[in-house]
This record gives sequence, structure tokens and C-alpha cells, in this order.
Amino acid sequence: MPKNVTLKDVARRAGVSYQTVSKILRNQMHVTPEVYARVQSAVEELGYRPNVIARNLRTQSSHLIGYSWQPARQNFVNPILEQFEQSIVDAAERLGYHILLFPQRDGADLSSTYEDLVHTGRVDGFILSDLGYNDGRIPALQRLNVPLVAFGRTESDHAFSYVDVDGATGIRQAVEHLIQQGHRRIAMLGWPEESRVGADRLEGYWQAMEGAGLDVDPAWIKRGAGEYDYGHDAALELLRLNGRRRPTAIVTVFDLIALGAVGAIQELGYVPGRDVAVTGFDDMPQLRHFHPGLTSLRQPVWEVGQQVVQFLVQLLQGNTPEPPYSLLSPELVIRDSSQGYHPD
Amino acid sequence: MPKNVTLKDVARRAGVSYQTVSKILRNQMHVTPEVYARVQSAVEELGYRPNVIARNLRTQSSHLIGYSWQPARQNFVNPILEQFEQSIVDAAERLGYHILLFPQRDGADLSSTYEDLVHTGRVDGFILSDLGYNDGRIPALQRLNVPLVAFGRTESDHAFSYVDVDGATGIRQAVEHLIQQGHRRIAMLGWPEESRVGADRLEGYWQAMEGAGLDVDPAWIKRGAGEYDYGHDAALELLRLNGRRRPTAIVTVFDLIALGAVGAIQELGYVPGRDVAVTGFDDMPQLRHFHPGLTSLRQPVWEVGQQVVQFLVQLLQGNTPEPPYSLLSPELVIRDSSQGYHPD
DNA sequence: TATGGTTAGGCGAACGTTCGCCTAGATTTT
DNA sequence: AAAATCTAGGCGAACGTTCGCCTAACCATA
Repeated sequence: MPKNVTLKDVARRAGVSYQTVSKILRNQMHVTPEVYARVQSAVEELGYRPNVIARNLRTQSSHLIGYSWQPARQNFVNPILEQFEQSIVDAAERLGYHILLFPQRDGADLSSTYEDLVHTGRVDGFILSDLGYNDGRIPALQRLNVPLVAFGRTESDHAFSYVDVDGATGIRQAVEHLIQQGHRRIAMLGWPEESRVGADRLEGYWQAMEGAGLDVDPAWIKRGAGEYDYGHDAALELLRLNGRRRPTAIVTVFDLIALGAVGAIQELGYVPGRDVAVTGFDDMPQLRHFHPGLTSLRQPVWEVGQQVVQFLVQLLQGNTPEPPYSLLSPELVIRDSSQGYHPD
Repeated sequence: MPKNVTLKDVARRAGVSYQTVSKILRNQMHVTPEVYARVQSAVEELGYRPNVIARNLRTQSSHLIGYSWQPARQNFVNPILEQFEQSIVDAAERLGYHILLFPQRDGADLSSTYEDLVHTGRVDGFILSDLGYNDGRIPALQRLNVPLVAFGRTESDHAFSYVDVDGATGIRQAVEHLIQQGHRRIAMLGWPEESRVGADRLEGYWQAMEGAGLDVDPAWIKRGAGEYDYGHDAALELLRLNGRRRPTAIVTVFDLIALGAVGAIQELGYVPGRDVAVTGFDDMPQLRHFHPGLTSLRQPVWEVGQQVVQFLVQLLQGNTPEPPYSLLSPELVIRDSSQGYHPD
């Protein structure tokens, strides 16, 4: 293996001291054009690359960002993990950082693992995603005084920097779209009371309904945990309401819940979209193979990743971004499940 | 922020030289029990953690492994990325390494990006997955003399260390299972000629059919590219064969192809499993919500990750694993799509 | 001419380890 | 009793940077 080229090698060939080379390469020093050219060509000819480990030792930073996510449960695929990872890697590289993988293991002692990573100088800061209810990672990291930025918010009152998708705006878009399609009786399948994401999205439903001056029958609002089965069962109940209480459209907080609702609609002999409209949330890529196409809200995952990294790098450089958080709007993707409404 | 505790701090408190502390902590030196205890308690009391950057500078290694994967196409989710990442992180941490994320971007100049990562001392070696046809990453890294281990093989004759799933064995299991269910006319939806994974899997089909002494009608073997649509159209052709040429079971090389076949079967008014059996490959987690349950071959992703890391760490330590590759068998997961056959 | 400011570049030190050789005393061997 | 061996631990050097201060030469000003 060819011995690594160092600053000293470059300096010797260019006829200056190696510290001078260092400064020239980092634009920290004015030199005569002639010396500048000598150094540049020495760099080229020798193929010099700064050794990042030495640089990091000197500057006391690793230029590494830890990415910690909560692994998906069994039988479930995180639809956006890959794109999010690509986005943060992309943004980080542009700013001179790299991403270190660090899945959160169940049962691992939070403080001690993070403490290890930070105190050994492995990483400079953390990106967290998939925050759980009162996620323990936040206080653990804050106690260690480690810069962090999260994708998502949490219920607790710990103040931290985050980027999140505005669920209220998303659901509002969906409901407004349904109203425009002619729907008036619109139901909502939400998440349990204690979920702040759920509360957020429900808020959007109210905004849209009130904004359009539509009455809301309390029976139209369901809250529950689960995926396909919850959506299926809740939709069955809704569709069995009599006469003018029966909703003609169902807004849901998650694609798989919407899928359950579509299943229920079909079981009862209705046609999704034409008879009862359904919308989901997340626009899971793997659902695009299925019929009918599901109207859904696509999260701007790439954009979230970019902003998360920008926030974190600012924190690492000692600046506090102002404001320290960002809310992005999801994009409504309209497909068959919410189109072609024909009131009978 | 509390100044980091260094070897010197520990040494001062324990009353020995800092180099001695270093050696004691790495079990490189015999000392009297008394000194040993003094050092240990000094470490405890001060909360000393070795600074990995300094260590890496001295030992000229980063203890970082780059993981490069080929991002999934639009509208598609890599079903095993997350689990694979978890596995390699787990294995790496146990061996004192961490994983640096490094998605392969289309159009990026291969050599120069990798060269950068290696020459700057960022990473010690690479794990590659999702090898493409004659994947350019392999020669690029080999030219730079960088240790690498791949998840998967490739067509080329570059010799490198890999861990792969034995597709032939997998398909053989599937075909044998179908034979046991009473099927005799079994078709195979494969991949195009030039795919080595496809050739491998087709081989397993032949093995099983010949092993059972069954004749194979050439019309039963299809090769094509694509997912749902390919499976759907090919299955339609198969099911339109007359009389005793019509297969009663269809083996496929990919879950989504199998899904297309199931769709075709249902369109023609048959019941999957009872009338025509179908098997997939990959056991994609996201398909577990759908009916009928798809019989498929599950890749031992966790085990692959563990072995890949073990191979790479051996290479990094200068040992060549013997043999330098490993083939693991997938596990047949039997569900409704291949059960309940009733010949009419 | 002396004074002061600017400019180009040199140089010592430090970041926190690990490595290899050295030494003083204790113990064993001849 | 002298020589050889062992043992516990010390110590200088190096890994490849960056940082801050220093200096010599040049130029302009009073």
C-alpha cells in the first residue's frame, strides 16, 4: 500500500513549511501567486488528501452525525427510512459531515450508549426520528449537552430543535378536496387521545369542516390504535349509520387505516371513490401497486432531511437557528379512491 | 462543557505515567494488583473514556465501515434495507466498529468518491449491497485496494468476498413443497437470461423437477423483466394453455411477480391455492396484510448482515477468511397461496 | 534617519493516543 | 559473589493536523 501523502510531503516538494501548506489549502493565508501555484501543483502531483482523523483530533470534532431511529415493528416496513437516509447523507456531505448509523435498540440503556458515543468523540451530534410518546432519547441527550435535531415533535415540554410535517394542514387539504368533490358528510378515523400527532391531524379536520360551514356528527369521529383492522372495523360502523348520518367520505390518518376502510367499503358492495371516498396519509410507495389508487398525503421527506441537517450543523457551529424548528406541509396526491363521486 | 478526561488525568490521580495507564487498560501490561486497582478506580471516578479519534490517528484506522447500497427505484421500497442495517450495526458494534452511511448515487464518479473516503481515512473498508449487473463499485474499490465484502454476487469474474442467499436451494424447496401438495405441472416465472440471480434460481427449479422425475414442458418456463405486470401477463399466458399442458402451480422469483400471477388467477375466476398454487420470493413484510397469504422464501437477512461484517473485520485485520464467501439458505414460509390444492 | 505598519511565511506546541525501548531493582542461576 | 534473568513501570517519539505567535523583509511616513 502506498504510504499516505501528508502535508510534509507536499511542503517539501513545494519548498515551504508544512504549516504554510495547511493554511494555504484552507485559505487562511495570503501568499504570492507563485508560491500558491507551487503548492497547488505539488498537491495535484502527489495526490494529497487531508487526513480527516488528524484534523478531527486537532479540532476536537469528528464531523460525524449519529442517526438514531426507532426500528419498525415486526411485519412492517418503514416506508420513508431509505429516502430520509439518502437525504440526510446528501445534505451532510455537502456540509462536510457524514452520517453514522445508530438504530435505537429496545432495552438498551439510553444514557450510557449515547454517553459513550459522545465522550469517546465518535459523533458531534444526533439526528433522531420516529419519536415515541415521551421519547427517552431526548432527555438522555439533553442531559449530556449533545446537540440534536429531531424529525418530528413529541408530547413532552423539552425544548429541542425539530423539523416536522404539518399534519393539520395536510388533513385540511384532504377534507377541502373532498368538499370540492361534492362531499358534505365526512368522517375522520384518527388516533387515540394521547397521541399528539393524532390531535394535530384532527385539528385540521375541524378547521376544514368549520371553514366550509359544515356540521359534524360526533359519530363521524373515531379514534383508535391499529392499522388495517382498525380502519376496516371503524369504517364498517360508519357505513352502517342510517340514512343521512352515513358519511360519504372517510378521511384517515394513515394509509393502512385507509386501506382497511377501502376493504370494508368493497365488502359492503360499494365502489371506493364513486360511492364512498377515502383518503390516507403518508403515501406509502408500496401501495402504488394496488387498486384503487389511494389518495394520500405525501410527506416532503427529502426536504425534511435537508432541513434537519442544516439545523444540526448550525447547532454544531454554535449558532442557534431562529426559529429552531420548521413545519413543512405535506402534498395531497389525488388518486381514484377520492374521485368520481356520484351521490345516488 | 466539562473538559474531556484524558489518560494524563487518570495517570496523575493514580500516580503512574499515562502510558502505563494506556497499557493497563488494554491489558498489555502486568502490574501489581495494587497499581491495577488504583488505575481502575481513577478511571471510574473520573469517568474516563478513551478518545477514539486520537486512538485512530495513532493506529491509522478509523474503525468505520462504509455501507453502500443502490437506492431503490421510485415507487419501490427496499423491504430488507432496515433489517440489514440493523444487523450490520449490531455486528459491527460488537467488534468495535461503526457503520457510515454511503448510498450510491446515480452518476456519481465512483472512483473519486471512494478514493476520497479511503484516502482521507474516513473508512477502513466497505460493505456493498444491491449489486447490479457488473457493478462498477467492485472494480473501483479493488483498484484502490480497499477491503470490501458484498451482500450478493455479481456476473463478473472479479474475485471478492461475499455473502449471498442460495436461490437455487430456495426455489428447490418451493418446487418440492408444491410436488408434495400434489402438483405435477409446475411452471416457473424467471428473470431474463443475463441475470445471474435468475439463472441460479432457475437451476433450483430444474433440480427439483428432475429429482422428482417430472417432465418439463418448455412453455412452462418464462423469463422476463418487471414486477406485477410481468407476473400477471405471463400467468395469463400459462393459464390459457390447453388441457394437460396447463400448469397447476407457478413458481416465481419475486413476490411482486407472484402477486401479478395471483391477480391473473383471480381474474380468470380461479381460487389461488385451491386451483392454482403460487409461490414468491423475498417474503416482503409489507405483503403480510394481503389475502391470500403468499407462500414465499424468506432471506436470512440478519444472518447475512452478521456474516458480512465478520468477513470484513477479518479482512481488515489482515486475515483472509477461508472460504471468503458464504451461501445461506432461504426459509420457505408456507401460506395459503400454495395450499389446499384440489385437482378437479 | 529613525519609526511604525504591513506582508509573507516560519516555527513551536498541542490534540490524546499507542508503540517500542529503556531502567532500576528484585530474583534466580552459576 | 558475580552474573544473568525477570519484572514493573517510565519515557521519548510519533500519528497528521491546526493554531497562535514570531520574524525578517519591505514599504511608507514623519
